[in-house]
Amino acid sequence: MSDDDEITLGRIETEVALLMRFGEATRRATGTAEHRVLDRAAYVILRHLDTAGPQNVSALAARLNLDGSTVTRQVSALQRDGLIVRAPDPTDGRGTVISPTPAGLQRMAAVQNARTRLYGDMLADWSTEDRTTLATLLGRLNQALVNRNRPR
Amino acid sequence: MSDDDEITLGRIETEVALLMRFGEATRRATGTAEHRVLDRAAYVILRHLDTAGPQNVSALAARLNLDGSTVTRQVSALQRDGLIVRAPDPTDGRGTVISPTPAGLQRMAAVQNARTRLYGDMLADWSTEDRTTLATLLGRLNQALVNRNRPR
DNA sequence: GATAAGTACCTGTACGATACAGCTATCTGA
DNA sequence: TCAGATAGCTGTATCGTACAGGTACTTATC
Repeated sequence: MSDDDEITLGRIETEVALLMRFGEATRRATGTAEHRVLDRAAYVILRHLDTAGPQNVSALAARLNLDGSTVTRQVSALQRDGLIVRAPDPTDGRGTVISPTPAGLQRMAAVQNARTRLYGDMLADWSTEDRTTLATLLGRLNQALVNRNRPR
Repeated sequence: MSDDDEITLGRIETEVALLMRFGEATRRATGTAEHRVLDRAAYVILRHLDTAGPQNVSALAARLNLDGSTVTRQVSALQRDGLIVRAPDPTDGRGTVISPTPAGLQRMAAVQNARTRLYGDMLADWSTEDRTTLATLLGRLNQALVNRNRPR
């Protein structure tokens, strides 16, 4: 590996670490404040239910890299708030199928819109190409992460 | 905002959310495992001390977007492990200057190298241009985040 | 220079997110 | 049919964090 490559990798490492820290802080600030609409895992659970359809706890846990017990508790909280419903899995007596409620989807969409607007504000002076490139490269980075965690 | 822009922003939002989740999981997995070398905040504290020089708790807290009490505890843990030293601030009797020890810098560098290598593995099939572009765009994204949080 | 207001740090306490271990109910393959 | 696997839940522990309050020190005002 050349020195230049080393430097670039170091920059990526730094920027990702920074991004994680900012994201944490932002989530904390906006989550604790006026909204308290959706905590971190609740949002990703609802998103995943929306895009990938109703599914059981184990599938969610595997997809989100979380322990089953964690998802159980998150789902219980979501159910308490009326954002998801549990139904017995008709094909497997052990399973429980989690589906989002209209209220849950609406709540998720509201958070999603707020975040999208936030990015729109922050990236207001970016060119269309730069935005597209960022989205693409982040997608590839995530894919690389997935491949590393689940090499097949 | 055009529909295309909206879609791109949505993609960015999605990818950042994914990245945060993967990063969490990765940190958890590598942190709990063989190493237990440095938890999240300890690593960023040591990094910051390395790049920005010795400084007091308040400065660290402000820079890391953390509560002062949180940094106090992190610093105490780092001191217990011999990775930093506390010294009275000669210019302010209330203050305490935190400096990394050689052991602390070494530990930090080891983690940093491991992470950099990890990125090198993951991005092995990326072109040099793509890597550089990712580093640059992530840097600009973080800058945009900073500007939003601390508008001046 | 006395005193009020501000600041730096620490400690007590609480909470949220998570993991692991163990439990019960159910399923599946030999 | 039954032994082992799996799905989900609950108990418990840990970690990172915030907020509130205390103490020691500093700075500004008169």
